[in-house]
Amino acid sequence: MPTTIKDIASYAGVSIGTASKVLNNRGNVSEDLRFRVQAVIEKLNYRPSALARGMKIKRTHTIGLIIPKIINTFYVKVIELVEKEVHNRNYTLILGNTEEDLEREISCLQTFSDMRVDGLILASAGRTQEGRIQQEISSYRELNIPVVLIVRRLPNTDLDTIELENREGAYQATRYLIQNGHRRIGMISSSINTSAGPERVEGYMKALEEFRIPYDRELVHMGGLTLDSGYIITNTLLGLPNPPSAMFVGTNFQLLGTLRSLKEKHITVPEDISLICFDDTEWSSFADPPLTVIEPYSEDLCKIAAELLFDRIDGAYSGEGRHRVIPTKLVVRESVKPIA
Amino acid sequence: MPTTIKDIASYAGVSIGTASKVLNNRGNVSEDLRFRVQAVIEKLNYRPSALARGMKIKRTHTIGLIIPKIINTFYVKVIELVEKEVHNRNYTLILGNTEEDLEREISCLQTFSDMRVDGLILASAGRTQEGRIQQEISSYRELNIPVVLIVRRLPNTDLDTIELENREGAYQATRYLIQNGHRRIGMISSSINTSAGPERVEGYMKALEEFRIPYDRELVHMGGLTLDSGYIITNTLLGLPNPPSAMFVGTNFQLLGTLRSLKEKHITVPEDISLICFDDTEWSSFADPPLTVIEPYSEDLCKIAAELLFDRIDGAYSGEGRHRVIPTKLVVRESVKPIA
DNA sequence: GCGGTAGGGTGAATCGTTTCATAAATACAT
DNA sequence: ATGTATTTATGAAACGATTCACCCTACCGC
Repeated sequence: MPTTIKDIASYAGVSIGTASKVLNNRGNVSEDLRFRVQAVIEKLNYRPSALARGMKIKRTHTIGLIIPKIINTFYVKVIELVEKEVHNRNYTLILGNTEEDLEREISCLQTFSDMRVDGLILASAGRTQEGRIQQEISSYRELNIPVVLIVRRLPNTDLDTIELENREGAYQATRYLIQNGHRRIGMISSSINTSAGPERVEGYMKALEEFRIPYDRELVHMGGLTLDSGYIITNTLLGLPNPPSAMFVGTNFQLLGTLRSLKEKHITVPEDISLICFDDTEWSSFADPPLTVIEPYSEDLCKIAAELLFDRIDGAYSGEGRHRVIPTKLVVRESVKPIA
Repeated sequence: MPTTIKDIASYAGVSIGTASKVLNNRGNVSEDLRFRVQAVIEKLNYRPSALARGMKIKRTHTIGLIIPKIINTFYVKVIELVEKEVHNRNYTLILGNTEEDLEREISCLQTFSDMRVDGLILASAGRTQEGRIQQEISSYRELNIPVVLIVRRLPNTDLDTIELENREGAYQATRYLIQNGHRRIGMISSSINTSAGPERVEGYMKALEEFRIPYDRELVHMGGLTLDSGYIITNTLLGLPNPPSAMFVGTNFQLLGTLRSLKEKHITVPEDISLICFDDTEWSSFADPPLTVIEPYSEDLCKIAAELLFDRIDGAYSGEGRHRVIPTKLVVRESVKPIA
């Protein structure tokens, strides 16, 4: 049986209340006793139960983080950075990976609120129309647990939200391709169920319009954040009677699918087709060829997410939902080639 | 205030005990009451507090996972796979990333036991000589929380342990390089503080001996699991008066450092130097050139880890520490070139 | 009609903390 | 000495669940 505070108390010959006081360094307790109790605590290697404490003080010092797809390097970075922020503040991270599955997302949401996390950072996988996510989120409001949304918006809520500059990023990418002479530009975006997907398409279209290039809907596809998804969409794009000369791919795992498809068909980048990807990863520079990308400032994203969240946890802010947008930047490497 | 079982009871006009019975589908409750209480539960959108329940039944349905460096794709896979196993069994994963920092590892260990996780999967970052990890682990024994070690051993413990076939893998890699004519083979291994580092060096040396190639200690280095570490070590290897014609790199993030170093010096793979890496990742195939690697069977690793752990949690096994070894396989791609 | 049994329900104890009202002891001023 | 603060320590209540001993009511067979 684990050592409890009762053991400490009886072993040190004091009341439970006193033991608790020295544990938490609070209240008036004589040097003498404090010392004695402290000694017993160390001797018995006692550590208070987080469950019992959490139940009583209604704080668990835990933060939930839910992401849609861990294999995506973007989210790995998010995990790393968020964990760092959380850890720095002496909280513990609880991770949920939903594999873009709505049921899993809901189950995570429930479990985390059952566990009484002190805050939640949510990168929802989408399918937000159905309102089931919103419904779960409402328990968080009831429980007074702050929620910060990252990367994805959630309609019909008033939550703190941090998004990437999707429209602008896609615009930059597309414009860069156009300026390099490309007219038929394939696009693989993330699922229509999320806010990011349509926004990026908007940026894409804005660039087209600016250069008076007609929009061909056959060139634009949305898919899951998977290698397979990228692979399949690339195949169909290449199968078009008039295939694109350049592609803008939404996430790096879709990009791997694209690369696989190209490789199979012995289509080389950038000679035969130009490529640009949203998302950066350490591997991009060492790919063949080094990839030109739109890089989001993930550190800022996570740092701000943590700030907004802990502001609310600490009671420093309690107003309506705040909204931040994280810029992106074009990193030119070698996967785009000018054409006539 | 959150809804409690007391609310349910009073609202449904039954005792708390009865409410609890229908919550847990246990005991004798008339259809009538069960229905009534169920209705109230749904109406009030009630969910029992995991804290209170955990405290009482001494089960939290949580599993802790501690890894040394999340940015390493190998561990990303581990997280993904372990989370899957854990989720399938209706448990929740609690993640700790230690960035190879002993203090952080200890702090995770403590927090997780404070939280009364039902089990722990630990990929320790090493520095195990000091015995501080072992000391923390001993609280787990006292609390009766099973622990499974993965990838790293922990001396002076009797824990279930799952390791990679480090020696054999390194041997395969080295032999392959030798068979391709290489005689001076640089090696970047993981830290000496872990079991994996020395084992891989052993495999390396075994191959050398077999082919009667003298061992040059200048060629063998151990470092952290970081890009920088790989970069620095590669620089010194290349600075040798008689630099290696091939390199065997321990992890894929170190490999990125190696690639950066080579790129800076305009040394091309495999023409100028051959490369082989322990660890596989989806990116390896699309690197320039596609990388020949030693691939560990990560899925098996995680599945077995979960099995061993849950065996103990479910009480199906309670004997002494079991020991499993996960095989590796050589995947030949294009980063190794035969030389005269 | 009586004892036994089974089903259905209750209330209190308990898990391991924190907190708060209160009591005891000490200090200080008058 | 007396009375008033102040410090120090205690005990019990509370957090939100589960569990268990027990009670009540039918029902059954004899």
